Amino acid sequence: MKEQYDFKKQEAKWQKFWEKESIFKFDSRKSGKIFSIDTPPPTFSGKMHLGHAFSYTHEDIIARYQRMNGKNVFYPFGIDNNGLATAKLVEKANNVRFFNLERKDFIKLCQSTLKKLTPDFIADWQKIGMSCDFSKIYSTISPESQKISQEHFIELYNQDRVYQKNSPILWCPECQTAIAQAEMEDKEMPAFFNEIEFKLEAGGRIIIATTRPELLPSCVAIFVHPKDQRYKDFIGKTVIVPLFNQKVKIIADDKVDKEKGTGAVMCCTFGDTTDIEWFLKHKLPLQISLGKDGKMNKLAKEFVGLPAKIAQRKIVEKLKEKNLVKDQKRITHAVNVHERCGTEIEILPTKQWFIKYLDLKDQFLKQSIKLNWYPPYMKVRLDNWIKGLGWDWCISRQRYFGTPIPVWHCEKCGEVILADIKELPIDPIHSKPKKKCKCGSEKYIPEKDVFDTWVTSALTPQIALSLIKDKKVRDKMIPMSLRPQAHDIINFWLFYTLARSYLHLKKLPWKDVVISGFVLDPEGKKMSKSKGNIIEPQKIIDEYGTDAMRFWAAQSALGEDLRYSQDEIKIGKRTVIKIWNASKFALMHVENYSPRLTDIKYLEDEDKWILSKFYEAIEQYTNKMDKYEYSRAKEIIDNFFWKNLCDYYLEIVKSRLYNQGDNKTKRAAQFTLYNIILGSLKLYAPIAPFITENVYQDYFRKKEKIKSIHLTRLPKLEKKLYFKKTANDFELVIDAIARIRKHKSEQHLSMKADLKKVFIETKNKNKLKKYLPLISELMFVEKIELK
RNA sequence: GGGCAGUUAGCUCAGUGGUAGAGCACUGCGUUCACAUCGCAGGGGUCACAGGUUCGAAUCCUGUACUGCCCACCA
Repeated sequence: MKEQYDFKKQEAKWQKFWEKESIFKFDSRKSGKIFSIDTPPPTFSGKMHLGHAFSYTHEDIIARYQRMNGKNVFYPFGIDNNGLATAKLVEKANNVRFFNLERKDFIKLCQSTLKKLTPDFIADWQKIGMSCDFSKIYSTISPESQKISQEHFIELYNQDRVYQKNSPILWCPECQTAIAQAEMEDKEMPAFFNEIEFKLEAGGRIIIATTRPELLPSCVAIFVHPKDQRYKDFIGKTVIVPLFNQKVKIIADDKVDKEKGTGAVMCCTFGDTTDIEWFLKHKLPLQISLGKDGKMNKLAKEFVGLPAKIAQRKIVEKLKEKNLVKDQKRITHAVNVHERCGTEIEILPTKQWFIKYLDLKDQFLKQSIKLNWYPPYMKVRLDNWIKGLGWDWCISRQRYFGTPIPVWHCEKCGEVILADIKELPIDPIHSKPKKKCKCGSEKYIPEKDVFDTWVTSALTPQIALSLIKDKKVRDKMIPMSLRPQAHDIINFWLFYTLARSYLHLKKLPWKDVVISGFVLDPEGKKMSKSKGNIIEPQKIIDEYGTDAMRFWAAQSALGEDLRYSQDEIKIGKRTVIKIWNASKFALMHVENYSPRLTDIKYLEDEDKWILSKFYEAIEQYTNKMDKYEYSRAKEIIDNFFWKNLCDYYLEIVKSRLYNQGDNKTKRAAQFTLYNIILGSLKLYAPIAPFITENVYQDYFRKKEKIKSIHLTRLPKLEKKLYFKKTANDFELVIDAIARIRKHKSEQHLSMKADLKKVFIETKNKNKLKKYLPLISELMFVEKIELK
């Protein structure tokens, strides 16, 4: 073995080796129970970030552990590239907007851009040492995935779970599409809180407060609180909206906050979700002044065609001219923005497709109970979300790039014509229905909308399993064993997958769910581009290596957030080097040794001690790993390896190893070292796959005959290598060594300084006595007296 | 406003009823013989606060404060 470990060279080498030798290829005929993982397909929207490196390391540790524990691991890899995020990346990369291109040209552009960028994107995931089967990768935009998505849509349609409805929907003017409830987020924005005077028809005035004066043309009512003394006499009266002159009523509703603004508020269809509520409850007219492109329409009269923000400024100017603005306060308030682009959400009535599921809330909650949650408290987040659901699932998006909704509409009677299952996947724009409409018409209008990305990614269990050709095997694999993911998308991906699995199969999609936390910056803040505190995993890997990065990631338990700290990465790197050095030393002494079980009978007590310590470590490690507590498992192997093995055993056993010739006690030491080093490497292998593979290949492979350490089995609990009593007694030696070390340290002596005489206090003089020669030799003490 | 989690050494975190732990950082000592990308040793904490249960509480209960996250509100 070479002197220094070159992680850059070796990590690249072993990654290639795994690919070339198909080490992680799934074969359903292999032995062992299947452990299947519903790998999160990363959204194709840019580079891998540190949070990815963190959580994908967690699931990979689990996958590698399960594999070495004898399971036949199905660990696919996919890319989520069918949605808005990908389309936006394509727009940015090519400096275009989708609506300026022909639909088919934009789709072509997406496909060519994907082709160009995908290899580098996947390389990032391979670089962090993921043990997926990269020979078969699914993409959520592939024809196969589209087919699955469309099939399942048709299934739901036939179950009467799909409907189309004209309704107020959350709309992003930037992306020009409907979005789902879950895609909104809060953002603090500065605004003016304007107090505007409205004249009553019968004389008098009322002052309302608003941040959205540009919506005056859509004002359909004024609301006040029923118990507000100030406005008691106004209820039921008619006011005239300034500038636009429509007449609206003053209505009482207890949802009005008396304390806010002037206590009087205008209702516009639609400014926010409360407006929708009032619109429905009080049967108000629908007045839309804002277009899908975020510009004012002709209802805004002279302000037509202006973007909302500019219209707002001009309208306020005009109101000021007429002396109708009574006050204007600068405030910051939280507004709903689209999480993908940060644009303020508008509410527009449009025709959209929905999946009906609000009636199934209780069923979903029951499914949530059946799942095994790691950590358990994450369940509450899903439950809260389910309980709070207020809308059916809006699945349509007004975009070009995505899975088309496979239907046509009859031009004559409006009936929906479903595509034939055998024809899928189809794009209705480019094909025709096979049959006439029931009404006899042959004229149809193709559906132009596409599915939202989550509609398809909620089917990842089905898509992932479609990579397996044998249907019998596939069917047996539902529910899958594990869904790993981060907590930010419990409301989306986890919920939607659970919901769809229930809708289609009445089954859980998986048995276990493990939830990773987030990576925070060194100050404990969320990382974001705007804050400029992004730390790139690629740089860390370049400087310290993947194993070091994985050691860092592995220290955090499931669900726990972890602050990034360079020091912690350095500790990981040190562990890699320590593994290298300790192995190098040990293997130097077992070069010509092949393990023979008969050597057990020559074991010395220190051998029995370390073997027993290792036996206990395996037991505890396995126990933790089985519960997905990899950070605890890491502590156990770290502790064993650094303290017991490197600090004590290797020091104690040195003199026996340096002994020339093939004597029995040396062979026993070699037997011990061989097993302990190989065993430790195996326990470290899920966490640090590269260094362990490297040492294994350099030395153990020719003796163990298995192609990769990652295909070997974890060390077994061998009762005949567990010597509990001897190990307990030997702790006295460890204690004595520590005491002498302390004594020398206090006397400012070298550990190798000779001592004439040392006193050791012990409760077990008799037991310690027989070890005195060993301690004397090891600690350079001529005489030890026990007290 | 509702919910979830957390608060232990300077930092990151273990520790769920029995005399406070680890790693990092810090200090001192020590290098031919696996490793200075090192070894050995040391200093350092009224376990957020206040009550309660108990022979005994970091640990169980109640309340408070603070931090983070999710949800709701956001005219």
